[in-house]
Amino acid sequence: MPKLMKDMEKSDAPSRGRSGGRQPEKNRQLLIDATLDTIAIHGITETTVSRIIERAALSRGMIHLHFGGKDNLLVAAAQAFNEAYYDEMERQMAGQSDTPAETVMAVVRADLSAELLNERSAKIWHAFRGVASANPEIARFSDTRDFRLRQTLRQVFDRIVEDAGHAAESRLARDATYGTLVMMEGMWTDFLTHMDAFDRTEAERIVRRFLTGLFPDSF
Amino acid sequence: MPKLMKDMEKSDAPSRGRSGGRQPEKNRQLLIDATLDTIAIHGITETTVSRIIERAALSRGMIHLHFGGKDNLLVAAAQAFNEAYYDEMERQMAGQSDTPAETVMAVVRADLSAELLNERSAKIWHAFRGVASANPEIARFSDTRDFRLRQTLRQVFDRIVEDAGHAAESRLARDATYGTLVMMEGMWTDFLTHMDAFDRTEAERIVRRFLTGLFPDSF
DNA sequence: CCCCTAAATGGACGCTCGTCCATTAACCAT
DNA sequence: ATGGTTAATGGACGAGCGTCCATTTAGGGG
Repeated sequence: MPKLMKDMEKSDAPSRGRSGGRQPEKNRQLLIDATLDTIAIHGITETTVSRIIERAALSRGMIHLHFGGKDNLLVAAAQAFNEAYYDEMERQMAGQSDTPAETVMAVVRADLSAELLNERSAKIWHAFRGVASANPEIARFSDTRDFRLRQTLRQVFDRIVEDAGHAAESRLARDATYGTLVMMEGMWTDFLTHMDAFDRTEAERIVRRFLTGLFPDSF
Repeated sequence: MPKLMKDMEKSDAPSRGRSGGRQPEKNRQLLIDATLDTIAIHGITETTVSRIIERAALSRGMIHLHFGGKDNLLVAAAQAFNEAYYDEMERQMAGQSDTPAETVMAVVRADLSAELLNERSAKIWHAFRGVASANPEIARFSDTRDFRLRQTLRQVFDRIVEDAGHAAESRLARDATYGTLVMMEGMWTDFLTHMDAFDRTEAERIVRRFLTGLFPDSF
């Protein structure tokens, strides 16, 4: 049936060009995407093997072949989801080497941007959070995201505190980090429950107000 | 078998005193409690009819008898969970008629108190949040909690703004309400992922810092 | 061109899920 | 006591779950 397969990439790696053939790597990714889509659409409790393979348009045995079972697929999906978050975050942060204060706001703006915070991602994120308490493997990736963000912010706030010479307040950078993080986390939850009314500009303004209170000279 | 059933309360309502007899109301509550416990222990995806009735030590048919099915039981459990939140919140707020600013902090303190924010409640809360996007019935009760809290805070902040005469800033009360809410929501999430390191005093201090920034004269 | 390896298929399997109902037990009014 | 009403039981049931494997298909090396 596939006749004209001429304009396909003849790369060094053994990757086939068009569909129809055998492409394990692509199908692996297809399964992960289908899993995330299914979670976003039907919820995690209704995410079954049948629904996933139907959405991926693959055969039943593929999950066992590529992941060894449904549980591992869910973990792989959680990992992929978090990696996608970081890739996009870094993409938006690239080149943003302004003042420390502007770096913080860039992180906040990215976290609240439509690319990172949207209906699909918010639903998936909360679904994983909901099962994470009972599934250490999934919790690990949720925690990783949190940890990396925390490290990034803490580092920048330490610089802001240092530059401004707030020696008296040893907990200032810590509080700023924690406060910024919980605000972003809370806004993800708020987005989910008030999707229509959610306003990214407003959300950003409120985080800035918090930071202005802590660092009147910087924000 | 039951011989000495003398010291039982002969109340006006048709409620039996001790176990062994028929007490539909008590068994209804028993099922709800068992459901919440099971969610907290095994996670929502592993919360099955078998596990619930085993924990409640009741027979299989009870769920269908009292709730008409598992789905309705889950909704009833979500409702009961949120009512318990409010009952405890109001209990802690009773008599606290200090300044508006102290009322706000009392709400925050209650929300972060061990009675409301603990391992069990945080797990249950996030489990429900996770499935709420796919289950409107459950979402309704999650939203109700949010709405009532929002109303309460907004009202108090309006008074604070009015008293201080911040006429220029029309969005001040709105931002204070929103900021306080997202911080509390974010802290519930943080509690779940860093249960051992969580510090209620620190959490409260950070919210206060936010509010001090907005209302230097009140907080 | 054929063979070997690996990808992919899809149905069969055992199991557990939630529902439901025939039956029994407890209570109340008469 | 007795009969009527309702709570409560627990097993039977079909549906749907996730797993797994015998089989087919595709691609690359000899």
